[in-house]
Amino acid sequence: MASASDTVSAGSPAKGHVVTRFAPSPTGFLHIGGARTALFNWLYARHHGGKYLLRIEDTDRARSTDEAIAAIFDGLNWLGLGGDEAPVFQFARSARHAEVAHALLEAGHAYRCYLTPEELAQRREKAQAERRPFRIDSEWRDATPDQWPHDAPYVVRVKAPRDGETTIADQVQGAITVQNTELDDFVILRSDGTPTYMLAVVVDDHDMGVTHVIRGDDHINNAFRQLVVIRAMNAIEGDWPDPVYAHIPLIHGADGAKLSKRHGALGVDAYRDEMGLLPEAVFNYLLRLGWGHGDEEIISREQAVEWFDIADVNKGASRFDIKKLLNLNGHYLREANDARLAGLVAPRLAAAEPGFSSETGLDLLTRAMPVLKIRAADLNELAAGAAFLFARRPLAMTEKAAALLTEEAKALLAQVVAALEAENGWTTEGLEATVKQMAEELGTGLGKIAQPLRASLTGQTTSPGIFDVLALLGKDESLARIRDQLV
RNA sequence: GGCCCCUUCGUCUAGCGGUCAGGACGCGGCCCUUUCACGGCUGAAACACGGGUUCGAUUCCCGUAGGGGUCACCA
Repeated sequence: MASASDTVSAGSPAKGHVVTRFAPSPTGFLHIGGARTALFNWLYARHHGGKYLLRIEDTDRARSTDEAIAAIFDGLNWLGLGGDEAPVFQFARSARHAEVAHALLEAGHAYRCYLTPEELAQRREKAQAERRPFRIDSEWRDATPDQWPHDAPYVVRVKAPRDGETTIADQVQGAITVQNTELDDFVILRSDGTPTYMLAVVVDDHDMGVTHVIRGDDHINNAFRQLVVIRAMNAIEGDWPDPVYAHIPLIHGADGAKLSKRHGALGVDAYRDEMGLLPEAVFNYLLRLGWGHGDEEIISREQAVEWFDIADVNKGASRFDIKKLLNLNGHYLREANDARLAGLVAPRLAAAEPGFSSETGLDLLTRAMPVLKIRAADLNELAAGAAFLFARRPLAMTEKAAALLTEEAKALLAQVVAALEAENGWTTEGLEATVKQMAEELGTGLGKIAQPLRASLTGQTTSPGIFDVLALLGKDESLARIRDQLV
């Protein structure tokens, strides 16, 4: 809603203002590289007290899907990177894009090109055969209206400069210069009248008041082409300033190859659902990929906003290291609120352990969380580690656990049962005192008792501290589980 | 292939002319310990190569090698 005092138009942001945008095309899930681009845009805007916008580049009608759009928003929201305003859908603005194309046409900065795709393909092949670089050089560039074949379809191409050079002062890469002869007259309006991406981006960025374009460095070459349109429009109506560019390096897979959908790139939903990661861990990991601040490793959102500067982003591509991500996740898991973790683990546990139900098990799960979470790096491990709490008697023993329950061990356990039956408080501390005293009386090491006890109580050889296990399980369940193994 | 870009331990990075080249993940050892973890301490591990500039280069410049990106009526 516009107020009377709102004198600054969308197209002319106040000097010093920062408006960034993340503009994914909804042809698939939000992958890790896109998430990082969104993160850097978000961070830059926050750091400068600016605005961070979202735009869905859905002009490719054949490949854009509603599922992808939903997945992208879902992923962004999970990471806390939703836009500051309602997202812009590019396709809905095609009339405005065409309007700009026509303005360019009228001003002579663009022209109707009647070259057919077949003709273009032929020329391209010929150039390749002669091993010389192919550049579109349309004879229609300077044609006059009387030369136009009236009924033939045409595309609209911008007139790129043919001499000189263009330099962009990239905030990440530094100065990048390209000879204008490298640019060719690219299409801005297809023969069916629809705008191309190259036109749409420029028009939308302008109309949305975007001041800083932060995107993957696979767009570097596009910047020079987009500048052609921007400068032409600026010449026509003014107030079309060059945006500040920052092209951030791509993320590669562990093997150094480009991360693509068919090569290791997963949707952020996979990091959440399949790998069981926490958003704050992914946020922190992505932040440290290509950017650093001294020796800092664990960085909160607030701290990141304060420290982040796009100029500090590295130029080279970095490899995705799942081990480090997992380590970070373990850290955040240990810091996370127990009830929250219980809620996240519950669905996984329900799927794997029939004895668990969210209605009755959440309380126990939450109480167990402090001793559970220091032993897990992700939610899957957390669920696996919690399973014994809800396992139904008689417990299934793993091979190693069964091996611990020798006749000798069972004899010891029988005495333990007797001592535990007399236990009143049933607290971790009380149980520890009781069992340790017993070990001393029996003249045996605590390990001799603890391991068989662990096996009988959990069915496994590893678990949280045995006194915690006893306390968590409660007296009746604990004694029942031990007795199960004594028959 | 043309054009553009990149290059510090295995990986992520700090460094911004003079440092024992620092931290983190991973790996090894030790400590803690009832298991597994967590935690603490500790060890091995890098300036791609070759020329310059400079009293002095990881740092600045130029090559070489290697890597990446991009060359659509896709975005």
